[in-house]
Amino acid sequence: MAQAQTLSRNQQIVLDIIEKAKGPLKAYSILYNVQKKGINAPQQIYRALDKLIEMGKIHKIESKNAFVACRSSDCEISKATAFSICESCEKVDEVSDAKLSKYLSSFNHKKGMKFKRFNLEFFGLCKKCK
Amino acid sequence: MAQAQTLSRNQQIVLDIIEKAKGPLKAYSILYNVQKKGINAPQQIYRALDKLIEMGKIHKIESKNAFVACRSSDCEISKATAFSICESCEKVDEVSDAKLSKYLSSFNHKKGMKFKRFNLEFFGLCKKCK
DNA sequence: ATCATGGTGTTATAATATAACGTTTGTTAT
DNA sequence: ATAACAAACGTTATATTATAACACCATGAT
Ligand SMILES: [Zn+2]
Ligand SMILES: [Zn+2]
Ligand SMILES: [Zn+2]
Ligand SMILES: [Zn+2]
Repeated sequence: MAQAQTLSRNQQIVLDIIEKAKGPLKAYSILYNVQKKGINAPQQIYRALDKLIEMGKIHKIESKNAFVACRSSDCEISKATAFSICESCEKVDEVSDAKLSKYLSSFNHKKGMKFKRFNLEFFGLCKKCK
Repeated sequence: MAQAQTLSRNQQIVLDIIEKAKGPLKAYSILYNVQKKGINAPQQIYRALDKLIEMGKIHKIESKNAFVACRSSDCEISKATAFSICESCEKVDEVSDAKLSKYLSSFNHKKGMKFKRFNLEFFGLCKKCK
């Protein structure tokens, strides 16, 4: 629930370019790519990115400071995300595995912490590169 | 195999301060804390951090751009790391759970990717904060 | 109409990280 | 011991990533 579903102009522009991309995009690379559309400042990009993440439309790949479109449906509003990252060609795929997601969602720390969210990044070589 | 086990002066200084810290430290905060010891430039910190990570003495918390000392033995040379992160007080704990580690280490992507390494970050409220 | 909310545009600046260069130190091989 | 090599060092400069702050505008609710 809760997401307005209707994107603002800037949000739509940023989402479009991330969705069209073959791999993760960095904030400033997005910026350079949308300057023709009248977006001139980092703030405009970061604001759109923040909202898109909130909505679950995109995810941040933390180890790369880069952003990908969500291709899954299991990661409800970015509460449970997993990615595979090729260390050679930089390819990133969203790992969508119900068992894994369930396993991690129900994992609880011995120390008594109850988790709301997790992010998992796998590193290795993709099919092509190995 | 392979790690020299013997730390250089700068590496030792940086490791000491990270080990003494109660929580994750940022690179520049480390820098400010060691200027009295004659370390003046970010490069010196980042070089030490890189080596310490390679050796498995510390880990980077990617979502916070901060560094913690390794408190575990299961994460052999940082190939398999997991952390719990409190979103309120910023407390970070290394999650050391043999089952979890085994499960993830043997996880393979359907797409044919074989993983070498993973990093997992859980978010929630710690015992104190919940 | 006034208020609150959320989005926009802009300027400036903070925070994080790396490049490049030459020097020094420690280890290994002859 | 000394030459050769690798690793660590110190330094200056710069690149990259991200946020602060402020004024403006549109929408919808009271
Ligand atoms: Zn997703
Ligand atoms: Zn690849
Ligand atoms: Zn560890
Ligand atoms: Zn807490």
